[in-house]
Amino acid sequence: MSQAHEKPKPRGRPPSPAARRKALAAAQELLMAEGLGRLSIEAVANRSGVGKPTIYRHWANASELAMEALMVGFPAMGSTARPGLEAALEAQIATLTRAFATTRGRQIAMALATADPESEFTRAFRNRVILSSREAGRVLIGAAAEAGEIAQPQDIEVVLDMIYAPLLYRLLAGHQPLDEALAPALAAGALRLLAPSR
Amino acid sequence: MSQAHEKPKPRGRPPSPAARRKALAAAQELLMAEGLGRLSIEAVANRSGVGKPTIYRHWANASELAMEALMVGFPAMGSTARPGLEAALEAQIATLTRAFATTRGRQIAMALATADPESEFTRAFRNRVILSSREAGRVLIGAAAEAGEIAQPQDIEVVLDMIYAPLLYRLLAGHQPLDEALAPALAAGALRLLAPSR
Amino acid sequence: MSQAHEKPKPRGRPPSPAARRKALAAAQELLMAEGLGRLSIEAVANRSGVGKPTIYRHWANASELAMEALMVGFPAMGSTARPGLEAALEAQIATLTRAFATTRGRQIAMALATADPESEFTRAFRNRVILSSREAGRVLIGAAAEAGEIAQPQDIEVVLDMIYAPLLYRLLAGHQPLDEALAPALAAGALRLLAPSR
Amino acid sequence: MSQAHEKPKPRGRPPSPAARRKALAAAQELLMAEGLGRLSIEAVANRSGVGKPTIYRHWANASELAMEALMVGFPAMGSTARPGLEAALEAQIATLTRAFATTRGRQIAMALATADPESEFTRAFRNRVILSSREAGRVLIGAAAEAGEIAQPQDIEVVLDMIYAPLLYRLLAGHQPLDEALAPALAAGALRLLAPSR
DNA sequence: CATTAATCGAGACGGTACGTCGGGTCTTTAC
DNA sequence: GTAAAGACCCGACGTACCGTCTCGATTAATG
Repeated sequence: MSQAHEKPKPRGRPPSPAARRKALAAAQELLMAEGLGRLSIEAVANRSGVGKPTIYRHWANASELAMEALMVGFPAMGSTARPGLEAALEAQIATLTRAFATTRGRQIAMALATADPESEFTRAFRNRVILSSREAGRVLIGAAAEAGEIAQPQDIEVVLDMIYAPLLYRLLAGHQPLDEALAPALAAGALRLLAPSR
Repeated sequence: MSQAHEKPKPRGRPPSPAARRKALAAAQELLMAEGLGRLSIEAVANRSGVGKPTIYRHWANASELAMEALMVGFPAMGSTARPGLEAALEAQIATLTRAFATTRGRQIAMALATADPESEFTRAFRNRVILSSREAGRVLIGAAAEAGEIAQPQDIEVVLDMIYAPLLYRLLAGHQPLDEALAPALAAGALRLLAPSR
Repeated sequence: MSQAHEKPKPRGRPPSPAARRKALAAAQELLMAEGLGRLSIEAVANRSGVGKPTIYRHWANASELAMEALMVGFPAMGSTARPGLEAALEAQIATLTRAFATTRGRQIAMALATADPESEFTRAFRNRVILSSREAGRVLIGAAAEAGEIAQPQDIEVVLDMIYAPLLYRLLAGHQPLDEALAPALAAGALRLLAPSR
Repeated sequence: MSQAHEKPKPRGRPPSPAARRKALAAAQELLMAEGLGRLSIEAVANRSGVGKPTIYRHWANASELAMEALMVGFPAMGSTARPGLEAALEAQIATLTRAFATTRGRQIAMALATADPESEFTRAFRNRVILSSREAGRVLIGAAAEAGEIAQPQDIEVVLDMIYAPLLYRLLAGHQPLDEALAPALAAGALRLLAPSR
């Protein structure tokens, strides 16, 4: 019968989802306990009981494994349905600030900076942890413009950068805290940027 | 009175400036040729002819050495005396953009993210390559407010972050280029932020 | 019952005999060319192409590696079947003298003195290169006593020491040569020691 | 003739005997506390407060310093005036045995084996700690022969070796203890070696 | 008594080697 | 035929000492 054999008939032992899961769990524990710098494939293999070659079958290097571990549990940027652009932005940025103002926040920044910028995996990571908030912001602003709350901005990309960049900036430069005062200030700034010109 | 015997009179052979210089030069060459990830103390020692222990006498680890090498030749943020706040900001940001839109730019971001955030050395590095531009901006804005060109802003810290953060953000997230269009757009955005409220 | 499942069936890749062999060969070459003092693990790794960690998996330190290299090719003290105790002893001591009167002889003495005296490896080395001749002598003397050629000596341990110790002594003290005249003189001395009391 | 101005009139500050003394004392303490393997010039300099270059002015390397430290306090082989050759030999060997049956004994053997055999310093060390006993034995035997107690032996060098070598041999091979039973047994053996032939 | 010269301590220098960690690959046995 | 276990080669780590070399500070004999 020829309707089948499209699938090349996987022979032998199938890849174990358990191994992947255990390695990932061990990676997360190590991130908590030791930090990103100590997250070696070796250490994950030892802690998880998963063999090193198996880990390499799932991730190309320690950086990818770290990125995947860091993504797990990171807040997805769903639209925080709040009335009014400023309030909506503020709520979203506040969530983001809380997520970044942790050890994990620094680790995300470090992973981002360290990772091969060309890799597909890195691209996915950036989209997930950095750019998704920016896209959510774009939706909010689009809706507000649609509703006539604000004018359609010309330089939307730069506006989005100005709103969302300060988080990463403060995280890396450390000159100012990532605290609760930041979200309302950024939301207010956003409104000024988007205000109709006089 | 404190005019005397503050220095404890250094005994023994003084550290050789030549060794420091040679190691630093080799580090810079390696950064160019191989990238930050390949900058090992071992490689610097081999290339420079300086002994490994000597290198460790000057820098605590490869990260510090890399930061010092990356700082050399980085543009100092002197006041770009241009008439008008917007033009001055634009000129400064353009300089900064050119400095970051290179391999060295990524390396700086990577070094910043990787370095021990508590270290004194890291603090100096952050001040030099990230925050000095921010401080220059603060001066420009202060002068413009003094001159009555703009109102004295309330949230100056957040304003500064919104102006200078996008550079690092684009560098790390890679969603938009670090090109010549960025500086005028950011300068224009800054002006909107600083415009007197209606 | 001890007939079965004593071996726990080793899993994983077995140690490569080739690596062990190559390291040992390089060690021997270095002993010849440079001397015991220059036999570093580093040098063996470089010359043999075997990784340092692999060498450490096989030998605890440079001293053990040196001892094993020195043992290879050292003459085993088989019974030199010659008629007459004196002739047999003389033949055996002559062989031994030739073996020690070389660069390797000094290296053996040095290794012996330097090695951790408690280590199991050291014990094996001592048995192989120093004490095996002594035991061969014990057999010769026992046979001669059996045959009535000599009386059964009381202080056999001290007698054996007096016969075999001078080799090492001359090697280390260097006051007299390790030459062909030594073997007959020691054999004659042994006979006097073993002669029936008057 | 030139009986004067042989000394080139040492100008400047003369070498300080105190520095030499302090370094030697520190070396001995380190030998006791840490062992010969840990006796580094560095450690001696730190412990004694004497500068490294000063130490190198007095000894060519760590080995020489160790040898000098090991010589201090080692029993000089004066003639142990006891009536009868056997008793005299036994007394002398017993003293020697006690001196070698210590940690210092092993260290002496190790230093002897490790040291450059050609160096003048090594020669002096060997004479002092190894060969002086042998020479004392030669004197005792000569006197006994003179007194008619024994015959003048032909192979006096080999006889001396057979008497004194077992100490070093047991020390290095470790197959038999260096205990009080050894001295009388060796003295008795010596007598058999020296007995007039039948 | 000032000069002068060698030694002193301290400590940095270029090196070699240490013993360990981790990387990524490869080879075995077990499931 | 994949999984685990684990050895392989390799590169780098950070440290200990090596023996040499400046340094500023002492210390005697010389002038």
